[in-house]
Amino acid sequence: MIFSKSTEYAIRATMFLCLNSSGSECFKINTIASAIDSPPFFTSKILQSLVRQNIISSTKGPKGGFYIDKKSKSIILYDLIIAVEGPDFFDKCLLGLNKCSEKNPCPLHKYFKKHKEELKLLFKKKTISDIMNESIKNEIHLRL
Amino acid sequence: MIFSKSTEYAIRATMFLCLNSSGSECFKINTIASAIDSPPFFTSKILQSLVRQNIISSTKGPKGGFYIDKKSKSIILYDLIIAVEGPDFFDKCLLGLNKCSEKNPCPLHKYFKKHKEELKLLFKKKTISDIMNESIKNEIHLRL
DNA sequence: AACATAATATGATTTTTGTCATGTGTGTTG
DNA sequence: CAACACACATGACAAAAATCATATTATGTT
Repeated sequence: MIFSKSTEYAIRATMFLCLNSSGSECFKINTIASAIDSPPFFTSKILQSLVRQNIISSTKGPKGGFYIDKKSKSIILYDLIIAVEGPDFFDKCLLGLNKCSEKNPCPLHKYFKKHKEELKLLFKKKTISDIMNESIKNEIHLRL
Repeated sequence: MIFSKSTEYAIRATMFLCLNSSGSECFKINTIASAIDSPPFFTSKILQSLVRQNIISSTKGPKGGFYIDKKSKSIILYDLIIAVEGPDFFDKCLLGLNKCSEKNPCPLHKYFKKHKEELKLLFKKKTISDIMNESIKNEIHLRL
């Protein structure tokens, strides 16, 4: 529910990088993909998009791969999600109505409004590294 | 976000029936589809599945169509959603991990847990007719 | 019997997900 | 420096799933 496969892989891969890349070591796509149990070529395409959007980084050649620098570790989940799903992801109507709004609400609008705001807040409050730090280090599951 | 097109159409169509079918009058699929602005053939396929699951009813022949009887108007949103999306819809992991659980949590598990329960509660609390009754009658939007 | 409409099956289209081949830059090695 | 290997970058392609459309069948009404 909620997220597409693309977003799931994007978050899990970014978390993996945040956990493991201390300094500027690189991780090649096969390492990442097997660590998070995702299809490698598809995952690499998603990560390349994140690189273009300056969320993670990459270098070519031997010893190359993907990495995340210290600054980007403090990216909030919200921005990562938006980077994959598009800017209006969190503003869509539950029932798929284009013009659903306060003035023109769908029947579920008033019930869902609060929850939507809280969800937005949840994803805006936490950075990737927050989540990694608050998790129990040797028990972080990114696969299975 | 959250729901598939199928579920969006299912909810909107059921709401339409709940609003308009007083007694046992039928509405043919074209009437319903244009009332909620959905592709008629696709919508009919979804409604047929709801009929098989005893959520709405239908009759064939002239003067036939889909309708909802008084009893089914009090179906809760949760059951309607489950009928389309499948029984484990509300229990899926945010990051797509199959074995994500209290004992084996993904990094987002503890943060999302509360919100997921609240969402479940929201959809379990309200029946379709509740929502229709609590809405402002002449301002219920099921299209656009 | 004729007709209208849901039910069903099937097919087309679009989106999402996943794979492959080739190009391009980078570092290593002789 | 040149050749090579390595790994990302890119775009074409393929498979699967979701979405949408059509045709045929079955059934109830008149």
